[in-house]
Amino acid sequence: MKKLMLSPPTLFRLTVCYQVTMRAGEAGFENISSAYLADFLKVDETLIRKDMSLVGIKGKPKVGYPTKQIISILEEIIGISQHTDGILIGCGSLGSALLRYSGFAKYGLRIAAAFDIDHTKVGQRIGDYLVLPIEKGKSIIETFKVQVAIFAVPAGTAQELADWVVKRGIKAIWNFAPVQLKVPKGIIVRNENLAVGLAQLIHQVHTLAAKPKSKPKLETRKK
Amino acid sequence: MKKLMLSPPTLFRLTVCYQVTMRAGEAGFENISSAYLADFLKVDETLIRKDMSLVGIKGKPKVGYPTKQIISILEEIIGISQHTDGILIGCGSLGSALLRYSGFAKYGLRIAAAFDIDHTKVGQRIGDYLVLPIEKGKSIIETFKVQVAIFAVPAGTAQELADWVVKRGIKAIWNFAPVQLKVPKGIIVRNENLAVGLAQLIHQVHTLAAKPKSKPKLETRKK
DNA sequence: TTTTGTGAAAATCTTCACAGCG
DNA sequence: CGCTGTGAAGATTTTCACAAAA
Repeated sequence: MKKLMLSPPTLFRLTVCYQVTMRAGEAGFENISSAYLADFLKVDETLIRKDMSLVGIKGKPKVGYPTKQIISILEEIIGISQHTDGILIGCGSLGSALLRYSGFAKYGLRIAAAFDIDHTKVGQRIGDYLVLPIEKGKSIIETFKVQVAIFAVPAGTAQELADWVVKRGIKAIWNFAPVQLKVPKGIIVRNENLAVGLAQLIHQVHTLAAKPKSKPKLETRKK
Repeated sequence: MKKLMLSPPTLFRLTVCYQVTMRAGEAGFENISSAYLADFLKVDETLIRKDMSLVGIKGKPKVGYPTKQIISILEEIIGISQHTDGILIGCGSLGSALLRYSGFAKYGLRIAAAFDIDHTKVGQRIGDYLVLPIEKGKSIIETFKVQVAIFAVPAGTAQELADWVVKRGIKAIWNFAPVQLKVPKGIIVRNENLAVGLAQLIHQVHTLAAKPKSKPKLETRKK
């Protein structure tokens, strides 16, 4: 088993490549070129080749990279081929939407249980899950050796909850609350902060509107 | 009015700083230090100071940066102080959750209307919105001069829909469908791709589990 | 002749070191 | 001191240029 250290940009591109390749594979493509992948990511083709060579995906000149190889190697690299257990906390509208999202299973994430503090929500059925009271969290985390907690809670409760789950042995938090969480070293947090994403989008819209004339980097032509 | 070109990393940090500062402001803080902000982002303090100086936020030694100034300048820079009109397309569980999300207004984004193709959903009320048939989209985009379209549609329909809205004059797409969209030059797309986010999280969990011994960059001590 | 593979150069981003000010 | 401000150095990431293979 290889132990590669991939830089964050490379890891990001590879995960996108995986997704794009999956779709292309379903559409019947047997090979994919670096140019095709690069176009989705708006990066130079060379960069894709570097990424591929880094993880040991071998292409053939004039043909491209075999779809199957991209998929199998990236599944191994990303860690999709192993199962990961998670819980979801917060069954409001966003939490419910996430529970109904079938994509988790594709990435090896199995939701062991869904929780809420609100006792009026407890006992409800959402998608395939029964909402449990948060008090049951501790034993479930321990029983299932749950590594990942998904937070779909209000901003005000997220940090407190983070401290709580970390104390109970959670290794990673996928945070959808619009706050930047702080956790001890060694704990992984991925802040899927919609507010920050929105702010960046708004900024781009306004700067585009302000100066529609400019092509700062348009020398990416054939020659 | 200044016209600054901010690099993507800087813009990202500033949007996070804005959010963190808003919360700190509500909690009563009048000044914030670069160290405090840096801790949330896990970056060096110096970098925050560079970002601040870049956009003209002036701090005072021994005191920090005035909360109010951070907020007002960043609102201007990000573009929150102006209104932006948007529409949301796709009123499934994720779309519904987004419609109920009150945070859009905080960033100046006003949802003009919500759409769906599914005629059984049309006419339903979700949050403050009435779901309209997608056919009405064209006239609404033109009437309201809508610049932003939020996609909460299945993977299979997203690209086709993107072509459609672009043709009708949309300038930016905030895409929640798990596909990487391709659009003409000049159109802004922000792929809020949960599947990619999940893949990256899974990868981190597995690499952490594999080698819990390592501190590649721990020289960030005081001295 | 198209597309991969890769070392060297360029660009970008981050940290260091230290000056300055309250 | 404690914290901001900034030029220079360092690290990382991307692009260029071109060799090689089918």
